Amino acid sequence: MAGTRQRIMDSSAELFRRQGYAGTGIKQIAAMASAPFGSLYHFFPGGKEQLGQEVIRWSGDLYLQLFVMIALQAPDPATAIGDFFAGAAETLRETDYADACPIATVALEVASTNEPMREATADVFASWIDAASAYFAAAGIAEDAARELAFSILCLLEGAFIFSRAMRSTEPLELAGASAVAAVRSAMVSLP
Amino acid sequence: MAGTRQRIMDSSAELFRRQGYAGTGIKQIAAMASAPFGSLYHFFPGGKEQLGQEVIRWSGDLYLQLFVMIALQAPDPATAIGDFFAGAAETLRETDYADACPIATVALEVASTNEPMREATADVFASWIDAASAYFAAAGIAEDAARELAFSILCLLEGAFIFSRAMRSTEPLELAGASAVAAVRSAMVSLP
DNA sequence: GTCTATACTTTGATAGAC
DNA sequence: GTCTATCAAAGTATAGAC
Repeated sequence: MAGTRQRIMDSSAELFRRQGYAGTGIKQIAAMASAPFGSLYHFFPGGKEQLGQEVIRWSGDLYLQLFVMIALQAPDPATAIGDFFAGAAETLRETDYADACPIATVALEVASTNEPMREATADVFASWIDAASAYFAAAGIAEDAARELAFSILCLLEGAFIFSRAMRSTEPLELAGASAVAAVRSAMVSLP
Repeated sequence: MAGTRQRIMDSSAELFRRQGYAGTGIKQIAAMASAPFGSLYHFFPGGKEQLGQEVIRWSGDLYLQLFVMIALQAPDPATAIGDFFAGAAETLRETDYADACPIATVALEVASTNEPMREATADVFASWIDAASAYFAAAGIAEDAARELAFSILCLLEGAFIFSRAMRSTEPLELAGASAVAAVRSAMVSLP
């Protein structure tokens, strides 16, 4: 059995990613989690804001682990990035263009309206950038170039998510993915 | 004098871009526009949804015009893209990281929850892609390559907006901008 | 066209019985 | 820990006087 607290986290993560923070009610979360309404405040005394922060940080870690798993299975960074974009496109298609980045929707909403939530999204993003930078650096790319490459690829991914979800097409994700792979290759060729 | 209807549009555009669609109340809009609450339903009988659609389409057109103006003043596409990213970074800093893309926040929120609104955001994005593709094609880039370049650059921009707003730093926008300029240059060198 | 008052619903949150 | 009842506030929307 899953545990009420974890079911609340799961449902919150799914709803926040699809509808955003303001667009998701805690009653809707409790209903989807098949949790009594009171349990939500039992496990998250800080209410919606505490729940939101925990969900963002937890979803962010999970998404990072997904990248790590794909990276471990790929023979080289360019392949890893290509696989990640391809997997993201497949997920998007399978979920009727609902499940893209678990953080982005909330991040844009709260950036100017809710400082604790904004910090949670910023911490997650920083962890992604650091992990990707370290990954590219481990492949032999100089630190500065690795960080710029990490930002570029994550920007391509996040931007493509916006266009693909809005236009209900995987074309943006595919073109941005091709561009990301090219960027990795270009950064790799100039190695000793 | 500005006209009540236009003041409502202006305020809506600003609030939607900063707080999103679900996070913005029509009472808040009326208050910021110094418009009586009833006037909102006088000018927009379809309520929040009609207002939202009109604002998205209008803001999208305005943002496209901003790009056109910068492109007309630049000597070449690479410079135009560099100037656009630099201007976006400046605006972001000046507005305390509030004003980035006028569409993206709403686009992610409504993509899976509100079909008429989703279509409005998709139409705007399609118009941007078409305009940017035509711009690069006019510079001599082949049609397919021009479209891929347009998507890549707009993805870099939108993704950088997310990171810059969340992290309260212009670094993402600057690094993504450098990457965008490099992509344009790379597409231009292989011309006859 | 402007503005106020109000109806109705949903929201986040709390209290308390079990 | 579970679950229900309830609150005060905020949400969208409507009616109608002026």
